[in-house]
Amino acid sequence: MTDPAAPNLREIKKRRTRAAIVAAAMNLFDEHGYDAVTVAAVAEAAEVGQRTLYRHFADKEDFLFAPDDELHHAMTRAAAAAPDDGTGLAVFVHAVRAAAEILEPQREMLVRRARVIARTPALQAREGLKQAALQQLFTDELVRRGHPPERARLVAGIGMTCAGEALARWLEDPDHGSLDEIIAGVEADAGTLGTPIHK
Amino acid sequence: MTDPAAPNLREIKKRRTRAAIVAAAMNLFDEHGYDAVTVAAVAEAAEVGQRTLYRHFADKEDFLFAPDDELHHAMTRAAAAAPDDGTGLAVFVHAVRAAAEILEPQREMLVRRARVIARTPALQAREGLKQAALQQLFTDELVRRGHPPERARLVAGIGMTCAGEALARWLEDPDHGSLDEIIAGVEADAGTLGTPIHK
DNA sequence: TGCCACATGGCAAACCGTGCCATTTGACTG
DNA sequence: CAGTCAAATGGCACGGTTTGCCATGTGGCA
Repeated sequence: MTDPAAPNLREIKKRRTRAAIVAAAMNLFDEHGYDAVTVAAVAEAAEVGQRTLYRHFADKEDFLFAPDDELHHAMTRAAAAAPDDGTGLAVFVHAVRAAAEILEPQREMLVRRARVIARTPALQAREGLKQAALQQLFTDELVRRGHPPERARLVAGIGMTCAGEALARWLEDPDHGSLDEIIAGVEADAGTLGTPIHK
Repeated sequence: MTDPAAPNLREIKKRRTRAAIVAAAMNLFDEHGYDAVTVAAVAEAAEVGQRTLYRHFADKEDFLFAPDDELHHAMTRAAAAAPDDGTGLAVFVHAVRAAAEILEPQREMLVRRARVIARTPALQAREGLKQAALQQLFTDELVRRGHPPERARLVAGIGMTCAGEALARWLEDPDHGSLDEIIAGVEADAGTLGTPIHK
């Protein structure tokens, strides 16, 4: 295993290559659209061989999605570390906080990324897959805390929806309120689900 | 436009070809796994030219997913026709009923299909895309009924989760109860979200 | 310095999907 | 019934992604 805590010259170069690929892909995708950019173009822009792309990333889509692994792990840890409030809701709130902490300093990049994804069905599909994995993770965490599996699945699904909605509202609003306010808003909306709307 | 209500000899042959492709793909995918089956193999098994596959379906994945279009339209109609109960919940119940009505007589095929999808990440991604489209549809329907857009998005997400859970429970249980019982069960579980679990 | 492991790059091949063109076959008219 | 037209099909070649294999170079370490 390559130890990430041992910044060899080798490791440094490796990361530089990775970063170059991600940056090149990001720029090209944003400018010309995902489908219009060939992997050959990415390779040239990143100044690496075409074959090297596939040594760092599983496929073309991964140029955009691989960086999310860190996020996934952070949310996993946060979910596992959340206090046991009996309802399981704390799991989601903690995960959202952890996610926001990582996403906050990258808002600008995330907006570009979201733009690319929004214009490309194949990428939306991949995004959904990522969310499904996350939801499975929450389901397992809830089961581990004693929820019956079927209920865990349902709670995880609804929790994911609320968490996603919270992050969406937080990211899309230019001058957003604090994350806590947004979470409270989502909770409030979710609490009124069965009641008639009074616009 | 080809009128589906005019079963020409041409139209009949066309449908026969379509069905042959779907059946051939289904069998091959189920036996060897999606990735291990080439489109050439499907073409040979269906006794059509490889080029013809792409005149009936957008891509390899569509051999499995195109049949869902009917389901999508039925759910759309049912959602639009649902009575306005003020909360929007009727929209989901009606859509689930319509879906169940179509899926019921195909349970056996659906199980095989689910097996194939479960073993293939690419197909899971596509499945997610389909659900996202459905969710967007619910969101629009709720907005049309006067819900504020943000709340509509959240309600649609949660409703989709519950509807999906209901259909999942209904399909996976060999000797399932009535659909109404299952829907009631999901509603009950959803209603206890904020309360601690008492296993 | 010299050896070894690892990262890279090039090449060829398999597979998916599409544009183009020729051929077949059903539909419709007089 | 024959002739014409449109639709469906099939073959071919090409561009694009992804993988296996092998050769080359570069850093790590004794």
